Parts: sequence; C-alpha cells; structure tokens
Amino acid sequence: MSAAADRRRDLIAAARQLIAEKGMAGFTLRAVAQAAGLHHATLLHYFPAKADLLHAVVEDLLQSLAAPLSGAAPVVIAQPQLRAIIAEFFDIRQRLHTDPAMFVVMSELQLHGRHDREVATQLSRLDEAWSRHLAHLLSEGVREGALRADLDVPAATEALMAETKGITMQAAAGGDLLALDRAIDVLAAQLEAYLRPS
Amino acid sequence: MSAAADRRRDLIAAARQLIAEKGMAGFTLRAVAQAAGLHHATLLHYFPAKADLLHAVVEDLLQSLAAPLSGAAPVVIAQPQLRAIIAEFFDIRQRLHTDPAMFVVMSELQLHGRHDREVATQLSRLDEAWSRHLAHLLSEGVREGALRADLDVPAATEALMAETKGITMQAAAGGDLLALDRAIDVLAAQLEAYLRPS
Amino acid sequence: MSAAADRRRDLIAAARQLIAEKGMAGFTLRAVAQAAGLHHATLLHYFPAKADLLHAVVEDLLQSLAAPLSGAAPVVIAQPQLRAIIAEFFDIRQRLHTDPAMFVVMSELQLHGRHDREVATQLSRLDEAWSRHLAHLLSEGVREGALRADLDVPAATEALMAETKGITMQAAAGGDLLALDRAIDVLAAQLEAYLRPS
Amino acid sequence: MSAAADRRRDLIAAARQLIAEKGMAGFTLRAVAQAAGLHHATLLHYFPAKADLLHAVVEDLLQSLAAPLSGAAPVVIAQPQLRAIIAEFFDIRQRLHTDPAMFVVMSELQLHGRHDREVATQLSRLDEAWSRHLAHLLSEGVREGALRADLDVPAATEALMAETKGITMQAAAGGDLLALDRAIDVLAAQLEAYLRPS
DNA sequence: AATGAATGAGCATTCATTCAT
DNA sequence: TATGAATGAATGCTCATTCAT
Repeated sequence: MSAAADRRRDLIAAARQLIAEKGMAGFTLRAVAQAAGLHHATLLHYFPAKADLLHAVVEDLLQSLAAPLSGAAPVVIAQPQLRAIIAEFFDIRQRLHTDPAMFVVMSELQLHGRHDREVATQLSRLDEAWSRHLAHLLSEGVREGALRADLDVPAATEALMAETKGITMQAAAGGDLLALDRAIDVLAAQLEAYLRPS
Repeated sequence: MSAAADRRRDLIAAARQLIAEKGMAGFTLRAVAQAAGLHHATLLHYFPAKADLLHAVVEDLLQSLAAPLSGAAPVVIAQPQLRAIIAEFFDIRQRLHTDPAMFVVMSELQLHGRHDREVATQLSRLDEAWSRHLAHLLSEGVREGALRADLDVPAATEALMAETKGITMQAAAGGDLLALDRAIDVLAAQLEAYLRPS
Repeated sequence: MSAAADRRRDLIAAARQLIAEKGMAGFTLRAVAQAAGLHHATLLHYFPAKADLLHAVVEDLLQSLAAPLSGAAPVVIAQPQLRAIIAEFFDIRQRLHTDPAMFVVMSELQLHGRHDREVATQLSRLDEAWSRHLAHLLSEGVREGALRADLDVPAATEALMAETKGITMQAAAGGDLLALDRAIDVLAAQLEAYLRPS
Repeated sequence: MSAAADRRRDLIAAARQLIAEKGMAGFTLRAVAQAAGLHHATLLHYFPAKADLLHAVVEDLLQSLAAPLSGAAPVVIAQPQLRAIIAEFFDIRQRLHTDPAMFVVMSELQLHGRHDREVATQLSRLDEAWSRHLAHLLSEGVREGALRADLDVPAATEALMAETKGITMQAAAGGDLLALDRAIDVLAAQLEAYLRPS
C-alpha cells in the first residue's frame, strides 16, 4: 500500500522489537530509527512525538492480541463453556511459541502504564474487554448448569486474568517454554476441576 | 549499629520506594540521594556504582520475602501438605495488604533482570528456592497420599509460580485489592479441587 | 494579479503577523507556512530561503510606512513647517491605533538588523529617508524664520527620530495606548516650545 | 569571595555580552559556557535552567541601572527639580559611552519580555521605579512653582520614558554615538523649554 | 506548483561518574 | 565522611534546507 503506512509499520515493529530486547530503557528514538534504517529526525516525520510512537506500538499490540488464532483448542471437553475457557489457555500457549517477545512487551507496557496515563487507558481497554469476555463465558456456563452453581463469577474472572498475567510474566522473565507449556496444562486442569458442577 | 550501615539501609529503602513509585526510569542516583537527604556524590561513597545500590535493593527485597509472616493460614484444611501450599497463597494475600509496593518493585526487577545478569541471578535464587520449596511440599503430599497420585510435580510447581507472579503483576498494575483478595481465594480453591486425590 | 504574487503577499503577511505575536524566535518557516495554509517546503518555492522571506517582510513594512496616512493633523499651528513636523507625531499616534503590531515588528527588525546586514541596509534606507525628510522640514523652517534661528538641525533630527523610536518601543513593550496618546501630545508640545523662534 | 559566586558572575557577564553581540538568538547555553570557559553541563550546575541564567542577567542589569553614576550633571540650571530631570538625560548620555552594550541588552530584553512573563515582571519593576521617580520629580516641581502649573504629570512621565527608550533603541541599532550625544542635548533643551513656567 | 521524505546541525536538559577539597 | 565542580554521553525535539516525485 502506501509507502508511508509501510514505514509506520516498520517503525512500530522496530520499536516493539526494541522494547522486547532492551526494555523501555532501550526504547530510544535514535535506536528505533537506526533499527528501521533512517535518521531519527525522519522518524519524527511519521510520529510527531515519542509518545505517539509508543501509543501506536500499544495499539498494534492490542490488535495482535485481539486477532483470533486459527488453531482450534487441542483438548476436547464435554461442556462448551468450560471448553471455551480452557481454550483461552491453549491460545496463550500457542502464542507463547509463535511470538514470545509479545509477552515481554506486554509486561513492559503494563508496568510502564503505571506512569503513562494514555498507555494505562489503552491497556485497560484490553483488560476490560478480556474481563467481560471471560465473565460472560463463566456466567453463561453457570446459567446452563455447565459450571458449578455457587461460582463467584467476578472473583473467578479476576483469578483467570491473574493466571494469564502470571504466564505472561513467567514467559517474559525468560523461563523455559516447555516447562511453561506443561504448567499451562496444569492450570487448565485445575480450572476444570474447580469449575465442574459437583 | 554502625552509622554507615544505617545510611546504607536508608539509601536502600529510598531506592526501593522510588522504584515502587516511579519505576526503574525514576530510579536515579540524584533522586535516591535527595530522598535520603544527602548529596548524590556522597551516595557513591556508600555504593560505588548505581548497580551496587540496585543489587543491594534486590538483596534487601529477597530478605523481606524470605522472612515468614507471623499470621497463620486462616483456612483449615485436612491434609497438612495441601494446607501448607494453600497457606502460601494467603501469605501473599496478607503481604498484598501489608506492603503492596513490594509487588511493584518485584515486577520491575523481574523485568529489569532481563538486562542485568546480576539481578537475574539474584532473582533466580529466589525463584529456585521457592520452586524447591513448593516442589518439596507437592512431592511429599503425593508420597503420603494427601495429593493426587498422578500429579506432574514440576509442572504443578511452575503453575503455582505463574499464579503467584500473576497476582504480583495484577497487584502492580494497580488493580482493586479487595477483588484480588477474592481472586486469591478462588485460586486456592482451584488448587484444592485439583490436588485432591480422586 | 498573478496567483504567485498573491501567495507571496499572503506569506509576507503571515510572517509579519507571526513576528508581531511571537517575536523573531517564533518566525519559523513551518509556522509561516502553516499560517498561510501551505506546506513549508512549498514556501521555499516562493522564497528560496528564509532570509528572502524576511527581507520581503522588511520591504513590505517599509512600504506600509512610506504610504501617507489620509488623516489630517488634528492640531492647527500657525507656522507651516512646525505644523508638518508636529503632524508626524500625530501620524504615528494614529498608526499606533490602526496597526499597533507594526511597531512591534519594527522593533524586532531593528534589533535583528544588528546581525543581518541586508535587513540593516533596508532599515537604514528608511532611517535615511526619514532623516532627510525631517532635516529638510527643519532647515526650511529655520530659513523661513518659522523655527528658532540657532537650531542644530542634525541634532534635532536625531532627537526626533529617537522620540519616534521611543514611542515605537514603548508601544511594543505593551504599554497603555491611551497613556501613550497623551505622551505623544506632550512630546509634540515640547517640540513646539523648543522650536519656536524666541 | 566565594569561587561559586565568581563563576556565577562570570557566567552572567558572558551571557550579557553574548546577548549584546549576537542577540537573544545567540544566547545559547553552549555559547555562554564556552565563553566562560567551561562545559555546558557545568553551567547548569550554577543555574539549573537557562531561564534562571537569563533572569539573573536581567537582575544584574537592573542593579547596574540602579547604581547611581558618580558624575554630576554637567549642566547648570536654575530650578533644582528641572535640573534633576535634565540630569537623568546626561546620566544616560554618560552610560552610553561607558557601557553601550547595556542598551542593546536592555532593548533585547524588553522585546523578549513580551514572551517571558518573568522577564516582563522584572523589567516592569524597573519601569515602575523609574516612572515613580520621574513623576515625583515632576509633581514636586509643579508644587514648588519650578515647573509649569498646568503640566499633565502622568503624560509627561510617559513622554520622558519614551524618550529614554528611544535613545536606548537608537543606540542599540548602532547609531553614531556622537550624533546621539548632541541629540540628547536637544532633548534636554526641549524639555527645559517645555517645563519652564510661563 | 506542490508536497512528502529525508537529513545534519543544534538545543536544553539529564545522568552516572570522577576528582579535588 | 561529605560535597561542589566538572564532564562526556545521551535523549527528545526543532529547524532550515534539499531532493524526488
């Protein structure tokens, strides 16, 4: 398409990779520009300020996360809602192999959001969408009798998100991917044992 | 004791608080020195380089984490090993209220460890100690029949650690503490349901 | 006429206004172009360099100043030469209300002329023309006996110009226009008292 | 005295000279530092921000102006108040030879004050002090019968200040000093002719 | 005629660190 | 022990100008 859009994409990608590799401290206009093969003043032609580039990186990351993975859940479970929730874990497991850097960036941004209102807002949009999605699945499951009747849906939602972020963090910290795979299986099994109606 | 040791403690505390409040980007020798009430050049008399202060902060943090909390587990569970593991969660829950800043610092350092070998080594010591501790509890439980026989102990250990870091991250991101409390309860219940021998 | 000439006029006007509002520091090609509604690279098509635009601004300003005001001197004085000189003050007084920004620009340029030989030359043309005009009026008056016989014409001319620039500066500094009006009356009266043949 | 105070003075002097020579556009931290013989980062050790240095320059300039000149008025005039006012002109005339750069700096700052509230405030302090001083002299003179009875004191004050600024500007613009001297004489004579009681 | 892209130079400011006192 | 002074490197950003389209 437009050469400018391409450049923007390149710059966002370079920034994203840089954050993944060097952390927010390494996210420098000069470094991004160099990685994208242009002068740092030229970068500001595409993104008028560093913050704009960062926000674009976050937006791009959110889109990556929103895009559904093609792979189906590799585990068959009787109840549909339960299955859908478990599938989220396997989705994460797959992304962990596809683009592990994404988890590092996600963690960096999460922390950075504490001091950047705009980033915080952007990320909270993701959190809320995800939270709504999970809560919906859970309450549907409860209503249909697929999940335990006395489930504290908001608390379970929060727990699911914490687990997700834990995986993200563990991955970001540079853990063993295979060990993490098996841990995700355990988390899924835990969930299954807990959610099943007695 | 020694006035020098006191100063060092003050500086470490100031640094820790600064990291909690402003993130690693706000962790500046000038800022730390000012918070501790001395000239930034004097700070380098106690810690010859910024890295030394940071490493001391990490060491201090690890000691804080190693110190057991006085509070007993507020939930009674039949099997001792299961109870001990669940107790870890409630220990975290309590710390979350006692010193929430600690979780922020922990997250910041975890991420920073990716680019600072020394910090990574220090943190991995904690991870390994914790990992060993959890694995020991789990395998003891399996051997005594208190936990399910077919438990994949390493995977379950990794899952437990991911859950812990998830809570840490969720807390660091500035979530609602009360909601997080209930989420921890759910995590504990999940765990219980999963670990119980069939 | 030509669209290009129109554009040039627009750009000169935009530059002039910008200098009036933000000073020489705010006189930026980007800002001028934006104010005139075109790309800053396009501006360089009309004025190959920033200096060219500035020189055009000065030229434009000089033309504005050369154009006689339609208003007649609102004070009647017996001697024609004296009246003409006094009229200059009232001319200034009127311009002060019509286009106060002009005085700011004039002051900015005067100062800028110290470091821009071309601008200095342009302005000195104005100064000399004005100086010649005033000197002519004065010496005519002396010759005809309308003004004091022992008048030091060059010195009086310089004094008149200093007064004019003082008003300009006072106006540029953002003084009260009404107060300045009355001050100009006083200056005119001073002049009259001084020039009158004894 | 203190070496630090000396350095500060040096830096202020360097800044002042730089403004006089190159204008506000040439007033650069690097240039000032270089002129004072130190690294530009060291300059910020003495003045935490560029604005602080500038404000110090203004303060220094105001002090220079406040300091009375030792030379007595070289003209004898009957009435004391009239004499005092005329003396102000000769004070300026003398300073014009002693430190002509001061007038350039004054003009630059006056214009700069339009966009720097702090500088404007500092300069207005001088203006007001001066204005008060002149107004006092004038009204005293009127009261004692030394000056014309129907004098519009505020307007005459404003006129005097405009004349002063005109001389400043004319000097700043690089006029001939000797011609300016004679112009000042004319201005003084004008004033005398005007103020004299009929 | 118009503009998007690109660049080199420059600017104020911050930071970790060294050194002399 | 303490600190003021000093510096080099780096950062985000602005600007005038050039060039290809």
